Order: sequence, then C-alpha cells, then structure tokens
Amino acid sequence: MRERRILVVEDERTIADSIAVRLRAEGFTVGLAGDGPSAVEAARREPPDLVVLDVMLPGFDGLEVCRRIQATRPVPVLMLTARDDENDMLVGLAVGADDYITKPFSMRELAARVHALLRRVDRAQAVGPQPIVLGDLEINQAERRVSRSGVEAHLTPTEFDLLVHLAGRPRTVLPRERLLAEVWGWGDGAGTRTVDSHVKALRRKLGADLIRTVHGVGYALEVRP
Amino acid sequence: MRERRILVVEDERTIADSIAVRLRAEGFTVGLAGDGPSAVEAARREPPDLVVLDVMLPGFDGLEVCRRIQATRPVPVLMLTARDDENDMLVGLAVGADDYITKPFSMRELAARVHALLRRVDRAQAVGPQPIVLGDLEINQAERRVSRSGVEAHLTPTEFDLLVHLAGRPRTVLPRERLLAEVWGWGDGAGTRTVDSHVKALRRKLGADLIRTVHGVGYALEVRP
DNA sequence: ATCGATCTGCACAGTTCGTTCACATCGCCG
DNA sequence: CGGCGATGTGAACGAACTGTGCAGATCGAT
Repeated sequence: MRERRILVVEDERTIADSIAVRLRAEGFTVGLAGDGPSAVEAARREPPDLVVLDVMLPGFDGLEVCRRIQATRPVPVLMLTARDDENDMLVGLAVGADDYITKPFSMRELAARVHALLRRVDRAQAVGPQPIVLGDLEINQAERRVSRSGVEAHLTPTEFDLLVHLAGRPRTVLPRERLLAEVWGWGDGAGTRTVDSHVKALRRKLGADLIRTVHGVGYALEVRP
Repeated sequence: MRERRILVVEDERTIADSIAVRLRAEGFTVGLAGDGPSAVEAARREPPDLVVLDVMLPGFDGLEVCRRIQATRPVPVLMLTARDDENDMLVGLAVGADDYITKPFSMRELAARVHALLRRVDRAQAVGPQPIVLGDLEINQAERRVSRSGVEAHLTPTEFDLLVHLAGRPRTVLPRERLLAEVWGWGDGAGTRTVDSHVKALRRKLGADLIRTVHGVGYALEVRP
C-alpha cells in the first residue's frame, strides 16, 4: 500500500505533537497545522488521505476548515470535540466530518478511529482488490477464491465474474441486460438464458438463498449474517 | 448528468433574485417561493434536488418548512441564518438541514456550498440510493423492496412501478389515463379496469388506507405518520 | 488431434403475473 | 329514495417469466 498522509489541525501544541508522534509510529506521514488558514493551505498544497481536525481553532473555526477542505476534494475528516459538546458533534457531522472523538481521548483510541476511517473509505472506493466480505460470503478477488460460511467453492471464470458484479452492488437488483453488458460485454443479448444458467450454477455451489430473483427484472445478491 | 432543480425559499425579493440569477448561471433550474406554504407546495409539485431555505419566513417559519419538505422525501437543505444566531443554526441542523450559511454571504460562497452539498449527496447515493420514505411507507427502488411500518410486502413488477409513480407525487390525485400512460405506456386505455385491479392489490398488501380514491378522477397516495 | 472443462442456447415444465369479466357496492345527483 | 355510472371484489384465463436438465459448441492444454 502506498504511503498515507494525514493532516493534523490542532492549535494546542502538546496535543498536536502527541498525535503526530503516535500516527508516525503507525506508519503515517503527518502534517501539522495550528490554525484554520494554514490548514486549508496545507491541505491544498499536499492533499492528505485523512484530516484530524479540532473544532476549536484560532482564525476561523474547525467547521469552516472542514468545509473548505472538502470543497476542493472529498477527504475523510475525524473531528476532535470538547467533552459533551453535542452541538459541535452534530454540526461537524452535518458539514462533512465522517467521525468524531471527544476530548480527552487516548492516543490508542485515536489511532483506532483513524484506521477504521481509512478502512471505510477504502472499501467505499473499492480501489484495491482486497477481499470482499458480505455477511457470510467472502470473495478474494486477487486469488479468485470464494467461500461461504468458511466453505470454499470452486467457481468457473464466468461464474466468478458474475458473482463479483453482483457483489459490487449488494442487495441491488441488477437487470439481465445490465449483467450481460457488464460481465459478458454484449450490447444486446435479448432472448438469451445465459445469465439464468450461471445464476443457477452459483446457487448450486453457494446456496440457493444467496441470489434473489426479482420477477421481470433481474437478480440481486442477498447479504445474510 | 440530468438537470438539477433547486428550490429557493426566501421572502426578501432582492436576495431571492440574486440567488436565482447566480444558480441559474451555474446551470441549475431554480424555483422560487416567498413564504412557507408556497414552499411546501412547490416542493411537492416539483421535487427539487436541493433546497436553499431562509429560516426567517412569513407564514410559518423555516424550520417548519424544512420538516414538512423532508417529511415526504429526503432532500438536502442549505439554511440561510442570521449572523451569530447559533440557535437557528443548531435547531436547523437538528430538523434535517445539511449545511448552513450566515448572512451576509457572497453568491460565490453560496454556489460553492450548493455544489459541495450536491457532491456529498451524490457520494452518499453512490453507495446506495436512498429509499423513498413517505410516513410509515418505505420504498427502496434499487432493491425493489417495499415495507410499511417495517413490515415488508412482496409486490409484483407492475404493482411496484405503480406505487413508485404514486409516491412520486404524494397526496396528488393521478387520473387513470395518466397512470396508464406513465406506468403502462398505453396511449388510450379507456374502458379498462387494469389500474383498479393493481390498486386493489396494493391496498391488500400495504393497507387499505394507503391509497385514496377520488371518485370520477383517479387515485392518490396518502402519507400518514 | 484428443480430451476435459466450460459456455451457451434450447426445450420443457412449473410458477408467477396481467388482464379482463361478472357481479356486488358505493357515491353522486336529482 | 331511486337510478345510474363508477368502483370494489374475486375468479379465471392466457401470457410471460423463470427453473432445470441437457446437448452441442467452444476453448485451452496436452
């Protein structure tokens, strides 16, 4: 994985340093900013993968920073709020923060939140072929392996591709034509039962309840814990 | 991308016009409302993609407007608040606003916020299109699932499409001919009882009080909390 | 070229769905 | 209150859709 850059926006030097030390120990590259304007400037100069942001800041406040940073490019934001200040939290989440943590907090907790946030974003962006986990279904794209409830199933190439496409939009009903277009690359496969055949194969190998058929439309992958 | 509709609710004519001009220049379709009731009416008639809402309004206040508009369909709301009135801002966010901006503000700033909000919403929808929520009725188009008061009902394709059309204009009476045209694509279905049959099926599956019949005209979907 | 695995499309069967019909009710209006 | 047209109701028929098994075609490896 490529290097991760985190921008820490915090005016209290002690806290800022503690955070920086801990995050560097976790393998991140850390940038620091002590006020609003320099935070925005830093974010623009070197776009971070995540921002740790104190709501109480000199210059203009953290919410404003959050908005301005998000204005140029969507980036996950972890907000630091005063204890019990539910207002800050509410407003923060409203203007685009993705998570928050109340002072005082432990560095261990902060690091955990940071990792969790990055993981969430990674999954959302589906950048790398990291294993997809949907309930009891596990799909390892890199190894082209699939298992359900820990039991591995042998899938043919087409079956695997079809499953991955269904898993890409879990629970969503995908019309046959769309599957034919995306998996098979057919512009028009009207009147073909090919999709059905492969769905049947998937059901036989992974369980009949995995794929829901929506009459007159198509199929959807169910997610069951 | 499809055309974006923005509803501006603002009683001061000068400000409203300035906003409209700017947003139109940005490529949006802009609707205007000068008071609470007409705002709610306008939102129902032509559901906007975003609402710019002044908290100070004649009729009933902006918060009430916000609640009523959101009651039918979740839509991002950008609130205009008086300077330093933190109460307005907090309450606004509590009732469903997604961002706020304090007067006075520049049109450039407003446009930036609008774009940022729409981007955020898009990102959220990329993960999963939000279900339509109308009172105790919930319609998930992507999954083609419908539930009322948390109880899921199995709908046939036609029933689902009909319901979605009715839900698109809640409380509005839709004539049979129009439903036949939009759902069935029939130019002329005079003398047919098809609509009635499917309405009956919907009532049986989702409750008799969901759809109101207007004698001699057609049907309307009711919204009850 | 041969073999095995896989893919595709078809025929058949079972199921679901849509439409219409006949009849019962309802609502409007004089 | 009585009649007429509109609507609710249940059943039934045919049409459309999907599940299933299978055979031929295709592809890649030996």
